[in-house]
Amino acid sequence: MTFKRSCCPITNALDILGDRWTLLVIRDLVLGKRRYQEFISSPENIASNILADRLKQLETSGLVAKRAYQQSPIRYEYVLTKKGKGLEPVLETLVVWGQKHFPGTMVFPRVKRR
Amino acid sequence: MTFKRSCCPITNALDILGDRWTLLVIRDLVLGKRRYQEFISSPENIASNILADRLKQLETSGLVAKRAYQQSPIRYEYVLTKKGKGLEPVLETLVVWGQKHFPGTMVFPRVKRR
DNA sequence: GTGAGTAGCTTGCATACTGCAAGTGACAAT
DNA sequence: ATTGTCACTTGCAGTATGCAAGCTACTCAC
Repeated sequence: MTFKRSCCPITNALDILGDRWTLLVIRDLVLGKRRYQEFISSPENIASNILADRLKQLETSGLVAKRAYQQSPIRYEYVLTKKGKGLEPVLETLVVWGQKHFPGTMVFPRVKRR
Repeated sequence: MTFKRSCCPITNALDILGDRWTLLVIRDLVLGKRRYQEFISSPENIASNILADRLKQLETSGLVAKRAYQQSPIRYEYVLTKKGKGLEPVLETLVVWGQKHFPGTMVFPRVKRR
């Protein structure tokens, strides 16, 4: 196997996750969000072109799967794959660190479905 | 407290760590590296201006402390603060995820000192 | 059937960030 | 006097970000 920057697992993870938005989209997915408008309405106010770009990248890296939830007009939703769900422990340790060092931060409640 | 993007701990963490290089510098620090040339010689080939910028940012966010290790000519080295060391579990979970999903990746050995 | 609304994007464009290459200043060693 | 080392700094072209607006394909109310 040949790697883009190095054979370090952290480096390869950062080539997918290393920006200010990708992990927030994954956070939303972990919280139960699935649709474009749900991501858009998160408090960080992601721009729609950036969201579209990140969803596309997450799909091609196999962290997220896109599927139609209705036909006519066709509408899509996004869900985490196993690989994507595997990032939950990373988010959890990040939350622990963040809550310790940024007083006043809090976690969002999970979105309820069905 | 008022936050830049939101009161989410992940968001606030990403405002410091959310790019392709910062966590690699922290990885190097965790591995025991301290000097400019040591960071420069990591296999990812960080550009020197980016390294200088990231070290400055890490210092102002209180993750890294800069100190002179000699006078005449004055030379500096960098070490993790407690806040910076607190990121070790995050790196560890990232390594676990990375090794699982990028076959062939490996962790670097710690630098020996003294 | 016209108008308004909704969902999931796409496009244009100015500004900000990234990264390569080269240069700088203060020394130490030969 | 020359070469080398270390810790940066600078110039500049290319890439990414983010705001605003637009687009497509519907549904629903009137």
